[in-house]
Amino acid sequence: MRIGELADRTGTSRRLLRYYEEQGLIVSQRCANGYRSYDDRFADRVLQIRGLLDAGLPTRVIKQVLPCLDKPRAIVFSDATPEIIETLSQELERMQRRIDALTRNRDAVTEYLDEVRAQARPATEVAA
Amino acid sequence: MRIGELADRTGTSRRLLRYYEEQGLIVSQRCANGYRSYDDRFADRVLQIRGLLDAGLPTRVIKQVLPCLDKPRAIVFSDATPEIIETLSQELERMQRRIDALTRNRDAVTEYLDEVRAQARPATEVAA
DNA sequence: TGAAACCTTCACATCAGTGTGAAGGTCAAG
DNA sequence: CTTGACCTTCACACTGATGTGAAGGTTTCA
Repeated sequence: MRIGELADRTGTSRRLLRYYEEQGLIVSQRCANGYRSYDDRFADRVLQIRGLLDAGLPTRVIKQVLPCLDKPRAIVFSDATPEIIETLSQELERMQRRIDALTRNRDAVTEYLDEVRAQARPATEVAA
Repeated sequence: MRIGELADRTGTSRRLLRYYEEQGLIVSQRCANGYRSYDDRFADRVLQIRGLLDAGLPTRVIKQVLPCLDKPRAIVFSDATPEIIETLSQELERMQRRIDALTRNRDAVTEYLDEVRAQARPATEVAA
């Protein structure tokens, strides 16, 4: 698959796909003519990257996190330097804090919306 | 409390406090000499803002979300225009997606770290 | 053969959240 | 009265994620 198809499949601009490659988040094969060529499983990978980015992780961190997440573990033992482990632990904490903040605020917004709706409806249901 | 103290209490630079004010996230009283003056409860507010920013919400959205989160509801009915409600609903979805992505990846990282540690320890415990 | 639709690299632009620092006002303490 | 530690506004700089578009190569199809 070439870059255009990957872009279409993932809803990601070509520009960004090249950017992710530049940042070391994905790699590409090259055809004889220089065109990038991607394996099918890259669609998921790109989506995962988007999710992590949207979740607030910078590409620098994603680059370290990603290889640990591939399901058929390729690098459990090999590349797991103490530094990587340390970075990952820290990042885990930050993710947890983000989750907490998001959850708290999601709940608050939900509650608010519920109140507003509960207050809008009865007025028409009961009074009508 | 003046800006310096608020900055110290919240671990936020003065620059950013002014920026948040500029973006309409906080307001300040002014002393006779022009210095900003803050109520004690602003510390929490700033922390909440930091949390939301870190969670990926832009100031534009935070500005809309924040007033709905104040606990003694000041604006349940009054300012709840349909547009605000709509924005909030959408933002709620985005927050949920972020939470999901973060949770998924947190779990994956946790699992990875567990595996690495489980593989590092027995080697020394059992073999020793 | 030439147009359309891909692709390449490169460079400059934008936006938000920040930092940094200049130029200057205020106030308390020596 | 001066010094130091605050404060003010303003403006420019940076970073990271993105858009845009130029200048040019490749492939396909009429």
